[in-house]
Amino acid sequence: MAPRSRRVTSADVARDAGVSRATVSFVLNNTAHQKITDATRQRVLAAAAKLGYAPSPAARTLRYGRSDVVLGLLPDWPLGHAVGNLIQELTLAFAKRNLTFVVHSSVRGARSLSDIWKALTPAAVLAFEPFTDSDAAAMRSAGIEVIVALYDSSGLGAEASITSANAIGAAQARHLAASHRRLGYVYPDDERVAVFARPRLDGVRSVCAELGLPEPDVRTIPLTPDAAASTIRTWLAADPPVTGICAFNDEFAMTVLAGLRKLGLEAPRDMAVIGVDDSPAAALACPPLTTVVEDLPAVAELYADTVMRALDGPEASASPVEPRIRLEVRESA
Amino acid sequence: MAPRSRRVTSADVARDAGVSRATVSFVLNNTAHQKITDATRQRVLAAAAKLGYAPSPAARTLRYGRSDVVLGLLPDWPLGHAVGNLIQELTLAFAKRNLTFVVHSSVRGARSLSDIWKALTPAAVLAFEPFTDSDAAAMRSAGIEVIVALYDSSGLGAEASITSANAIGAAQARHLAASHRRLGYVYPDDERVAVFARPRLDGVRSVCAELGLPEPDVRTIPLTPDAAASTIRTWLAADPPVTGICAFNDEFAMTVLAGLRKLGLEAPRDMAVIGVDDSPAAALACPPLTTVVEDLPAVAELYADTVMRALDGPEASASPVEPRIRLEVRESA
DNA sequence: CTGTTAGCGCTTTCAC
DNA sequence: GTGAAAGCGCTAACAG
Repeated sequence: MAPRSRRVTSADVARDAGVSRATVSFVLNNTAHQKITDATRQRVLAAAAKLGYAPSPAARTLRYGRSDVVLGLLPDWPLGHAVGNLIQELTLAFAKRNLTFVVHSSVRGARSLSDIWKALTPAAVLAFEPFTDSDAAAMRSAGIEVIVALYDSSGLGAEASITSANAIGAAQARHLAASHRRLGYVYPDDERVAVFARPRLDGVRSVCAELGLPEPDVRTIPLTPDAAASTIRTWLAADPPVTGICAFNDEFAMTVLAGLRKLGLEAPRDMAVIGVDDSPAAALACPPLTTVVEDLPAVAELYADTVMRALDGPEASASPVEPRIRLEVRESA
Repeated sequence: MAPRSRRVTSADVARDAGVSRATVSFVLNNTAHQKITDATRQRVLAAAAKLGYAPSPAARTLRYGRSDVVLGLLPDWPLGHAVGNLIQELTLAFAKRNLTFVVHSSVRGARSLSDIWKALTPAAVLAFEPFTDSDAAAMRSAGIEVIVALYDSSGLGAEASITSANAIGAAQARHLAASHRRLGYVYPDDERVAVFARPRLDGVRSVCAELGLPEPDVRTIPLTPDAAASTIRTWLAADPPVTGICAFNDEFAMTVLAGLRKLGLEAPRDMAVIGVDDSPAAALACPPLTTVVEDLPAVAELYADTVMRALDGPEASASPVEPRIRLEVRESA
């Protein structure tokens, strides 16, 4: 048996099943025009299976002018559990809507955005960072219908800001404000996550203002216990002392915890700490970390709906639900 | 300005620049046939920019019969830092080879494999789990040239097993064997990660055999301190006691650490623990966790090379380097 | 260098 | 239900 190099096409199936190519197309796409006998349908399916027929996405896309791929563009920052879970939820949410969600990580040094158009024809692009104007324009003319920037930081090139990331910071602050007069904020030392960090900090700020508390004392630290320890000393030496700490995420919160241990201090007795994400490590920290957790499935549904609305027009489901935020209260705060 | 709905095609560019379509194609693809004046080249590029031309990947793929997309198929298990980093390294490694790496998470309930062919025409698929025979056959006939199963667990449908995952377990065991006579293994309670867990455990087993130590005492536990505590009690009550623990990854190692704290015990005094992955939390654990770290960039290079070899034939670079494994020794072991 | 032409595989008319 | 034919946008091959 010499290997057959040619692709199995829908015409082959039609020939084998003894039907027209149109019929094959109808069967394979479950066209509403249900004028097809069950017998022919079976014949077509059998032929397709026998020949090992697989449709050509490229041809399909070329014909339709649009694929059913949604491209998620991941920024350059480290991918932890939070993004991982979000990706899975987005995959699920888009699958429900008959869209295939794939992710590309825009690592520095990797292909530029424009190179990606050469490879993929997504129906929509879902990005975690705003695009530059020229990128956005390029996508538009590439026939990509929607561009959704999840976390609008500056309005720059962003189509829609559909997350209230500052609700996270607000939840942290509100919880701490019950027993602490002066709050501190651990800001990440990685500028790449500023799209997340800034709104979270803003949330803390506005709650402080609302409750008549002084401005939060913001410190940028790396993920090292030593750096945390020296910041903790500064905080506790202030007057009044800073004793309620909101961290950008669980990792930075755990850094503070490690800093406290280093100084022989203890949470929440000497200082209360609260993280974000409820990563697996949070429950195992010492002491177990109180943390803010987003309703990722709901967030994913919201994003998917936004994309659908952009693709199909406003007739898509309204789903105006604001994803809820929950506090997982453990021992650290 | 009425919005122009039609796509800008290469023919438009040719018309605007006053050149033939072939010339446009040559310019845009930097064809080796360098018979093109710099003047015409500039004219073409200017026209393309002016019109906002973007090539159609679908048409390109249809023409060539193959795209330059490599699809990474992520299994269903939780995505942590380890996978996240690997994805980024793979993106980089494939980009260097002019391939676009995208990832699809095969969440349960999401689209089936066969649905993905409807959306994407990858040149290659890189999976973390073996395919079923029928899936593999389907991919072949869909024109996808390579199917690489990273972690071959059963030989089922796997083309190549290019990782020595058991080297990880071996490194753990060797380190502990220096000061512990009896080793234990924390096996994950999630069967989905068995592709990783089994070879790691095998590595521990073979080192024990090699050094004349008794078989490791394997326990499957969930990620809760209580479960860890009761297992720890059993281990310490054994005769001889089990005092050197290899964990499947950092999270399970941290669970053991939490269990020890719960019992008022301490690592490494009462029991030594060693993890895998060097996740950010490992350095912040209490005590800081000793862990095994893989050389992810090298692993990614290896995978990318494997794919290239499958795509281009054996003329691709040999790169027989086995990625090195390193021990990050902290305090827990 | 230019112009033309064919064809990748699919869907969708438009007759029959 | 069938068959033929057009066209999505791109590339490559061929005569000029």
